[in-house]
Amino acid sequence: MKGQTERKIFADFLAARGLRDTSQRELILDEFLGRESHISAEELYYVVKKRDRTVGQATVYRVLKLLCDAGLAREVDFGDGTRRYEHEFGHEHHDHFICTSCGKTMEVVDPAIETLQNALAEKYRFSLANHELYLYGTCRECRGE
Amino acid sequence: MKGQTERKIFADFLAARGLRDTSQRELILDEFLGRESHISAEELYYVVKKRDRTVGQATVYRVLKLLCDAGLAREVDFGDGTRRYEHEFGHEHHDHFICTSCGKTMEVVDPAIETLQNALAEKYRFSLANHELYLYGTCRECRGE
DNA sequence: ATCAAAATGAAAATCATTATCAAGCGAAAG
DNA sequence: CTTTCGCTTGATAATGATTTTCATTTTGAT
Repeated sequence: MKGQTERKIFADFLAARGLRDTSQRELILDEFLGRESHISAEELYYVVKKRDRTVGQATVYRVLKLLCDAGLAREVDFGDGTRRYEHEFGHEHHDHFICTSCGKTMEVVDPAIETLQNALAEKYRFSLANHELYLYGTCRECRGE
Repeated sequence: MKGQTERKIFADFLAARGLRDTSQRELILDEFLGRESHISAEELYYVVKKRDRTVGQATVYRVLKLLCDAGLAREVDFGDGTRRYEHEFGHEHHDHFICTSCGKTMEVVDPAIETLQNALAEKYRFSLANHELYLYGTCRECRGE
């Protein structure tokens, strides 16, 4: 079954912290895993509510925070005022292209850039934990190529 | 006098759009130019109010938007829920280190990274307008080195 | 001077997110 | 069993930054 490893990780994470593995938490994790790309708390709230309309949105926010702590989700911010979440486990680190014309995002990665970032951090005696690179512009389709 | 070029740019920008060059707009621009580093709308509002306590904060928000459109200011977002603004005109593009321990930020730039970003964009047929790179970690001081 | 358009300040509204709180529930202890 | 205690929850209020509204003022061109 899909997402089995992630479910195990989450269960272990909860157990290690003395937290409970509730139906709401499993449902929210399940819906989060069930969709690719980036989802906002509100969007996730709506799809979760389709399966259980009693779930409150505060719980969705709370669980998203837990998923981030558990290393299963990662926060991204495309500057539109809403935080989005993407899968973290089993996904290589990547950066984002954001098309300012159609809003589409594309995941990209360049190992050489990553290497240079580490070198840059070292030069400034800065201990690098993580980074965010957002590349804004227009995609090929929007330019009509 | 300092900031003369910027004032001219702003005046021209306003004229080109048929907007008026008001005392509030000049005052806010002046205070914005008068401080280095990153300032939030609220911080700017307070220093502006010291010189003219009748200015409202809505006006500060409005003028900051104009300054961005005029190419004099640039929005930065360190992920703490507050947008900040930095000087754009006459300042090289740069990226940011953000110390997650003390909150300090450091401006850095690496031409090699910029070059690679452009190559990456080209590879994906993406027309790059601008980018934001945030490097999170801990600074030397916070690590007690 | 006149008049329409633009600008302003105060206050209300919005939007995403967080905090509060009373009620629910589950596991372990008695 | 059943009591207890703490973790969870949903509803709701609160928050904080930003935006909008709106009545009023200012401006610049006629």
